Amino acid sequence: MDVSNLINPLNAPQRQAVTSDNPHLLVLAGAGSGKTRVLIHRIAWLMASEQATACQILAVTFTNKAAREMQQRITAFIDETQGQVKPWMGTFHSIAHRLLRIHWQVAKLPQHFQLLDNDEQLRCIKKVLRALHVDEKNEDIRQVQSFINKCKNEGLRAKEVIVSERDIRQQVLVQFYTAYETHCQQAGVVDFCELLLRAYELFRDNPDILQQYQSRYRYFLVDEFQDTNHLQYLWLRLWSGEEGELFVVGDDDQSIYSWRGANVGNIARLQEDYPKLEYVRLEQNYRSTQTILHAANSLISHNTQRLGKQLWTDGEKGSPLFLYSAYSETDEAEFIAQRILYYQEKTQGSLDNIVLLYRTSAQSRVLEEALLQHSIPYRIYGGLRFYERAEIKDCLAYLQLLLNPDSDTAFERVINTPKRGIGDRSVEEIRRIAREQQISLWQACCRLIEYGGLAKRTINALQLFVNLINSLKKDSESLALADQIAAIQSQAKLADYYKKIHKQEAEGRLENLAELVNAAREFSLYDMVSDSTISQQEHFLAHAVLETGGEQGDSTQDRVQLMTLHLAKGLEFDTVFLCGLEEQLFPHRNSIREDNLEEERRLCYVGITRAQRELYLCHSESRFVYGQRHYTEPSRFLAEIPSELVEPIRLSTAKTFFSPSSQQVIDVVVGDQVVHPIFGEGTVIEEEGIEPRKLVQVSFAEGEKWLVLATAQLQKQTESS
DNA sequence: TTTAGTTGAATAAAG
DNA sequence: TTCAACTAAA
Repeated sequence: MDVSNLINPLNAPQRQAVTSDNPHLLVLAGAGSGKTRVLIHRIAWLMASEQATACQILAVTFTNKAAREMQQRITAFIDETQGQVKPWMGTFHSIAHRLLRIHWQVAKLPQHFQLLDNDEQLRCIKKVLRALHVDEKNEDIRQVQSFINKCKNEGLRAKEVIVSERDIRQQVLVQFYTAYETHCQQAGVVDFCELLLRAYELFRDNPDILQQYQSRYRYFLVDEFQDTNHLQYLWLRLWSGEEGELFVVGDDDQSIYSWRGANVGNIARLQEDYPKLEYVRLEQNYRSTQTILHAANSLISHNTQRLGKQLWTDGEKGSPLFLYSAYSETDEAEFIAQRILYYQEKTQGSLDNIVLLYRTSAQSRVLEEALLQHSIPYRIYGGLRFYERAEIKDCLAYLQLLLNPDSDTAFERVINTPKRGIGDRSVEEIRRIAREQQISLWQACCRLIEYGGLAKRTINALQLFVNLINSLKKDSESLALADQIAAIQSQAKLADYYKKIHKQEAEGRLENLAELVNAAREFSLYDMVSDSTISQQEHFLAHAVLETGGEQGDSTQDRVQLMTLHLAKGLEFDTVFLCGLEEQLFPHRNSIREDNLEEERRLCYVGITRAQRELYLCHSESRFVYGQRHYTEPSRFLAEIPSELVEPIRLSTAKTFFSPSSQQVIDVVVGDQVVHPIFGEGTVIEEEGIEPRKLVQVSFAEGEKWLVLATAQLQKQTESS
């Protein structure tokens, strides 16, 4: 078997990783060092060298996107080696989901268990607390949710949580957890963490099943290993067992999700559990310039808790990093916008090579406004994702209810959506009956209609609702999935409803509803109803919960990208603007308080290493926070980047002279040097509490003809002087 | 039951 | 400041 095309494009450490014979291997892959490539080539190598067949390989990722990318890239190699069989590639959650669908009985789940997303989990907890007569106002439900998820991520059931006698609060939380567990079991619903925990227990408590999967899968590959939580680690270790081979790839310097349960300690744990673990470091970077890497290395070296890595490149030194010290966040945004305009004019380069990164999503607003003002097209990432939108969830809740009228989550969602005169009081009555008689809300609703007990008007409304569901159910039997969804939308009059509620947003919502029909059609096309254990409808609903993302539309347009630093992980851009590098903001005040600076620094490291060619570091001397202007200090991270790599752009000594009549800039004086504005007229910025000032672009005499933006205090000056 | 007005909280977000 | 959740009136 010729494996040269697998091996030749790799550098020495990559090659070592790909071809290693060691059954336990950890690849410490720096940013931009070709980590996905190593994973793909490893899989291809295992098959090409005939150590493994495709169906013995399991590759785990954290996002659907990463799983898809791997699937696509592996195809190129697989077609040459072995037919159509592909390794199993998926996220931890999708793999667990599939296992539970297959082994629902052993896992003690109803065959048609329903998945809960975050939001639904929260509602569910609320409901449980209400049943416990807990005063909702005094109870932080999010805290309860985070407690439950934290326990599950640690692999702990309620009865396994060790509570100290003195910690009353924890005892209460465990009580809630117990009640929530019971409720979910009765309702047949499964949240995200539960997927993993059940799948783990499935293996742990059923040696025969474990044995079956252990003998089938021998080669385990894990992407972004630094993001695994304790439970995922336990599961992996259990499944791979004595015989399985572990090939994990990760970067401790890019661990930025501890608040989500990720445990960098798993890397150290791996060493303990597998003493013969082999390490391979990928330190050659194929993305950034020397200067950018130098900055990144210096910054991250301030962390003490690391395994150690030094990125290098044989590429160019590149331009220095640019530092812009703004007066205010508006100034910062204006600078960025001006800079982008200039870039556009000079290079005709495409805008989607440019990204603006920030720590908190609230920062995007000001940036957006500046871009808007200068007619620079942009696109913001984050926020609500497709399947999380209210209109989509409403529509899917109808579908869920058709499939399983006893789904209380779905029932509660649509009973009065669109408004049909069934308010809180009536729903509360339905809940009461359901609770008393131990039946579902749907059944309780039907009983109420039969035996009365509410105002005639309400009963009528309930009857109409029941009729609607029944008629949809009857109609849908003969329809394809997409047509069922279309039928739901028209018969439930969802479009009219959204039009009425919010006139401005209606258009987008209607588009989304139409898009849902498309998505369903596409889904039917590709879904082979792989597991005959569930219907296509059910499969689609699970897909909607597990695949919350869905690519945002019209990616064809050339736009500047805006996103949080967290969202930028794994991406790369020609030009990066890091915004708001200020103490209290980045590092964020909460992280400073919680003494979590190392993770903030890693986040900064992630930001810096996104840049291929140019990196702008921006901070502002003041910022509006909660309606008040605060004066800010530059981020400590700025001081951790060697100053010789950084070129400050603001000219602190500059004075701008301009014509009071025409507002034209005449001259800018820097020290004793006069430079001339050559780009635009500049923009006067006036804000409360700050002297008005002007942004201008000027040509600099020294060295290369170098364009800078000067923000200087406005000076009154006559044209003649 | 619905709505308009008031109060209070505001890190990051995949599956 | 802004936005979501909540309270009080129509």
